[in-house]
Amino acid sequence: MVKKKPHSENADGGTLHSADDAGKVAPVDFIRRIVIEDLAVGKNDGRVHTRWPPEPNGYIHIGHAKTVLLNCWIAQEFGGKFNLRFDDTNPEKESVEYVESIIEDVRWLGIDWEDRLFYASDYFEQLYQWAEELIRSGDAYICDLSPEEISERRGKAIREGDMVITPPGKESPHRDRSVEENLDLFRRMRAGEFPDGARTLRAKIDMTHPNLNMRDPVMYRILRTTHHRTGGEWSIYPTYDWTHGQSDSIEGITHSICTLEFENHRPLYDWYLDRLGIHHPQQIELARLNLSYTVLSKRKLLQLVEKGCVGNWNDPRMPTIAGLRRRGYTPEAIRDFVGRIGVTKAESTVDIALLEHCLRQDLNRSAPRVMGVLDPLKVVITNYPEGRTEELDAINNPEDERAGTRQVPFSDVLYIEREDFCEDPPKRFYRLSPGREVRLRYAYFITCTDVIKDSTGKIIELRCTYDEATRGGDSPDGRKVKATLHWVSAAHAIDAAVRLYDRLFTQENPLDVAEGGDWLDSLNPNSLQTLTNCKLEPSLGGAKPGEIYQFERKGYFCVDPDSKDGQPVFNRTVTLRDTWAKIKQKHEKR
RNA sequence: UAGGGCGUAGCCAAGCGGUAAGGCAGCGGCCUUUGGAGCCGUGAUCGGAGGUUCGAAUCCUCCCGCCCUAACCA
Repeated sequence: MVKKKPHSENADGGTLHSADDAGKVAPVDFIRRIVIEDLAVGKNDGRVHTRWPPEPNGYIHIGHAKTVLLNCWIAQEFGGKFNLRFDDTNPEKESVEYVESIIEDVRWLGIDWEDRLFYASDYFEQLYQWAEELIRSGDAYICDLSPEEISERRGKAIREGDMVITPPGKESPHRDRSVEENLDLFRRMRAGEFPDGARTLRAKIDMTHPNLNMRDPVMYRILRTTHHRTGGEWSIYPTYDWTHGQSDSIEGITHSICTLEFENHRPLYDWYLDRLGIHHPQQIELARLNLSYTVLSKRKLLQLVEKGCVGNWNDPRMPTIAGLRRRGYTPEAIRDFVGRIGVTKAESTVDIALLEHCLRQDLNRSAPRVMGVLDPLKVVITNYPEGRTEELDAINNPEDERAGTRQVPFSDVLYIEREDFCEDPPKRFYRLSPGREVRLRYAYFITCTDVIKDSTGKIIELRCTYDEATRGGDSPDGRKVKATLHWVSAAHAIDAAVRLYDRLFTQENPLDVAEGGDWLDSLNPNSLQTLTNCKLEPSLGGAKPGEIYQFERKGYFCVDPDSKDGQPVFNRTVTLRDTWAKIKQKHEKR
């Protein structure tokens, strides 16, 4: 029996529901439904034990976040356990760098595996013993065929005109070796007597099976490579199929959740466990996450890194957890996102706008507000006493009273955003323009009196007057202004570099390429724009890497680790919703 | 082609025979010392065709489309 009863039958319809953090009632997905039903019939003695099995062959991305979190949450919700296990059976592609990054990223997502961090390589000896067992029972044999020959005989697809034919498989000529010979050869494979690829251990199943995975799959290959954990101990390595189910079994996993592409492997997963007669977890497959305007495949992400399209795995444009973190994404936002996208078997591509929505929602309530001018335009307040400075009160976070207030210095020379001024304003532009009055946030109403240009006609300075009576930003006479601008006092400003990031691809589905094209063709050439002359309010002087601020009216910005003392570098995490940009865009299209 | 899956609004996704939840995006409006946030309003007959039924997105049949596998990768 389960102590807690987080899921219950709905009184009116029999629909299963679960309560989330906010106490709202959320429908239960098909996986949780299976778990609930298993619990109801007393399967696994009422235990729920999940695991997440990454291969350490790259950095994990937001798609992985979906499956780790799902596994972790299911364990939590049903009072079960969750393991983190590295599926490290291919030493050629794996490394400790990847192991370490994955551990860091999974932990950052807020996942706790307690003391259950495992490696498939922990089970190599047991796996080997089980392999000998299958040899003895006549269920496995040593095959001397080359990869090409094996593929050929397994029933490689053949093209006949427009038709693709999958012929039945042909048995290996080595299929009927004696147990003794098989055992001898297998031991010599282990001892390193044969060159890489010379032989394999294969399961003896059925070469005519309609599921190609059941046509005598390879269990072991000779690979005399150093493994990041077992070093030179092994000359043979088990394949994924031979490793995965048994690793689950050893750990007492009850529900082995994986992505759809492994659905075809399930019969084999079951076959091995049944032959061995050991604890048999249930494999359940769900659709992997796809996100618009990006790619979620370690292989593709590796290419972006290797070809120099991005700085590294943790480039803020990457959908990797490390990249998102550096960009300024929070674990909360990612968890919220994962909780919203659902769990199904339907192939889907989630709009990246939903991820950004989750981010904004989290940052809106947590990020302190500051003022920063990205593209400064000098403003001189002609009627403000030269050399005078006053401190004005500013609210740190209107969404959170506890965040308090701070003081911002004001003086006669300021910077405002260049795009907040327009000499000849179009219809719905209601920021500053000649003769017009606007509010400087938390400061005064100002009116533009003069526009000063250089010899090329470029505006280099504005002259304005201020209304002393509007200190703090309200006019005693009740007159209104249509716009409020952010600003920074020139004498007090600190200089900063700001990196403006945009989506990495211009195409909604980068993998949808035209004939003769390449998926890299839709890389966004403007995915990174660096500004070096930004002016920030002085309170940002001590900002530390990783901190996230809202630059009022501009967006959220995260301090990059590249920052040096007195030379902060900010990454734009995401812009604020910008209705003016939409209006402008519509006008320009006309 | 074989085998395995999937198909509910632009994008996710509830629904499990009783007459289409919710979120994101979009659009319109209210409010506003961030054109931010917030608030209100706004869209579908369920891939198609038949059938069963008083009644079907939900059951049956056929058809169509998309995805996966055809690695000594995972």
